[in-house]
Amino acid sequence: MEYTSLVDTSLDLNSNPSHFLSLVPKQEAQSNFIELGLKMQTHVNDEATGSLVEELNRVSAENKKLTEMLTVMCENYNALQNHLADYMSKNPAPSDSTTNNNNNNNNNNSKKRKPENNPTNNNNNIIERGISESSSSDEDSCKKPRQDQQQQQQHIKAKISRVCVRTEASDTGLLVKDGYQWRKYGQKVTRDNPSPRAYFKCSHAPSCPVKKKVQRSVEDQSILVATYEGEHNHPNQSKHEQSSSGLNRTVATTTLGSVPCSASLGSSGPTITLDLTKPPTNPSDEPKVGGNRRVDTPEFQQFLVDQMASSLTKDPSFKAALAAAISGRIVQQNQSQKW
DNA sequence: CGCGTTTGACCTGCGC
DNA sequence: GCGCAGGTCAAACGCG
Repeated sequence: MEYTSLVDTSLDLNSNPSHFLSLVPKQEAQSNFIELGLKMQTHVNDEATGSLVEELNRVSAENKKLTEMLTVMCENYNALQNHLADYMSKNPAPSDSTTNNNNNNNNNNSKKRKPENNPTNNNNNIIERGISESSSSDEDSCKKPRQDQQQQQQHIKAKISRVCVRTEASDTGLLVKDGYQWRKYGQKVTRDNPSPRAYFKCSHAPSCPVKKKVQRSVEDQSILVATYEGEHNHPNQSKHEQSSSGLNRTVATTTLGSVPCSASLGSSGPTITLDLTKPPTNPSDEPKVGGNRRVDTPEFQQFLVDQMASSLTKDPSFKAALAAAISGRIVQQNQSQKW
């Protein structure tokens, strides 16, 4: 199956405001256009037009690069899938103990730990390579060679995401506020990291299967790495506390321009890092809010749009993470078509 | 008294 | 089979 034909790979990540303005209420958009029109009348000259065209060309080139990246990725995926199909046809599924163990997971396996009585997990047969991963932690990936084999068979696995949060160095707690209510049920010192790892369960809903592991980064003790397993089966109850999680779309989309933020693609999937210790970058660029700032003005919204677009398009790691996420969607789409 | 955290013990999977 | 390491349990404890 040719995925490039299925997905419009044109990401259209340019900062053309009209795209974003179409998302805001019509009245605001209209007022923006009026203001833009006034600005155009008063400020338009050849120089400005030239710079705009230049910017447009730059963004278009960037867009083209991303499209090519995605196309190459799709081709590689198709090639890999063909290889896998060939391999599977030549080597039928072996009936060794490993396979049997995995196949018996849903039956009465005497050795395996009984799975958490969790019907929702069975519904989470989502394969989002690059976004989801096995339940093993990242440090496990390098010392468990069988993981690749297992990964292919772990269709019934909780969705996993990782969030890195930079905290004050003096902050010794393992608390990552994400708007949900967590109950700590364990703490363990792991071999690869002198910092203890804390285990949390979502305590908002008794049936919520989500777990969270929080541990300080080995490289940078000021970075908390939170690993989320599973998906909440209830709405986020406390919007006000959403201050640090990358899972929080509201925060992520409204503060990208001011909170230092990056996305990276590690061995265990995309990771979002938020730096909560630093003040907004380039604060002089920010329109004033509160006493001096007006958040509801079209200028501010325009600023936000531009800032978000530039933040996203400038960050190569974000592109990589985005490409991984899209490829994950493609895989997921393929799986759903096959089943 | 109820709820959340702490922490040592226990369970389980995996490599040797 | 044994030992190690990660994950979980549950009693003890603290706090409001």
